[in-house]
Amino acid sequence: MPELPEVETVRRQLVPLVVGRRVRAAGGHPSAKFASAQAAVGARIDAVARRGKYLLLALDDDRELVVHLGMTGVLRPRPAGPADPYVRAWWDLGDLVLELRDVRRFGRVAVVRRGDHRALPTLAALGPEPFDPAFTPDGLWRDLRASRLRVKTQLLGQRPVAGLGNIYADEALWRAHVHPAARSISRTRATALHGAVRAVLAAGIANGGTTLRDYRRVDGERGTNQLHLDCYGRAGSSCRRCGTTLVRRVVDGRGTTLCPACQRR
DNA sequence: GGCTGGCCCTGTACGC
DNA sequence: TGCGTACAGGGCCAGC
Repeated sequence: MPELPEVETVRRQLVPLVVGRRVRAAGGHPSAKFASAQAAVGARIDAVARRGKYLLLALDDDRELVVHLGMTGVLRPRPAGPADPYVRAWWDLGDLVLELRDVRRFGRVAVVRRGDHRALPTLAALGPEPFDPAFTPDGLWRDLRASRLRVKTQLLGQRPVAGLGNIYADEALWRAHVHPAARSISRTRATALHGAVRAVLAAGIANGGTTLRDYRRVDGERGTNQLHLDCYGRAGSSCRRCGTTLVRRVVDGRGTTLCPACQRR
């Protein structure tokens, strides 16, 4: 599923394809999640930014096109061949058609006034970017202490830091020796988690994202970070740190892999 | 205001 | 072989 490294990889590949091009026509699936794709018609794309897992395409009329890839969303130039029934939105940019293919329809498209994210509550309340100086060990510790939610649930909620999903949350928690279901965390562990979040996301970006099933880069290639995962999806295998067998648990409804020896509560 | 649980959505895996 | 069911999970929302 696209998390920050995957979305950042997509963003970097989108820039040379779409910046400076004008939306000549557009269309979307009739559901409210995608229908507003058409609202971008007539505008020129001036920049492609990212906030957490959201892509923000700045338009020249003081608006922006917001795209969330959900779980199975892929942005790509329209390939030759028969029509694809899973395309949920498309934008004709003149010499290419950019399309959003999203089998499960967990993605979303919106056109809003630039910076006005009231229609997207999670985006509006997003925590700091992980590589921004505003994301600090002490700030993370204070945020996590302020809630009694389980640590992993807080991370997935995007408030302590933006961009983590199930894969990188499991990886960071494993790396920092933090139990995903813990409801409190020491300052030392929070500091370790801060470093782990940055490390796993940086590795994900460097490897072009994690492709387990659906995720593809804009150029259609798979990411390679799945070859470097230490924890996520490795239940039943040995912990690379201590040799204990990794286990799968459900934490607040999310499948979770952890090491019962390294990540004690 | 914080938290919980259910819903959306569809392909895949698995059991019978 | 074919059918039914469970599962995957990010974000939103109703209800407590």
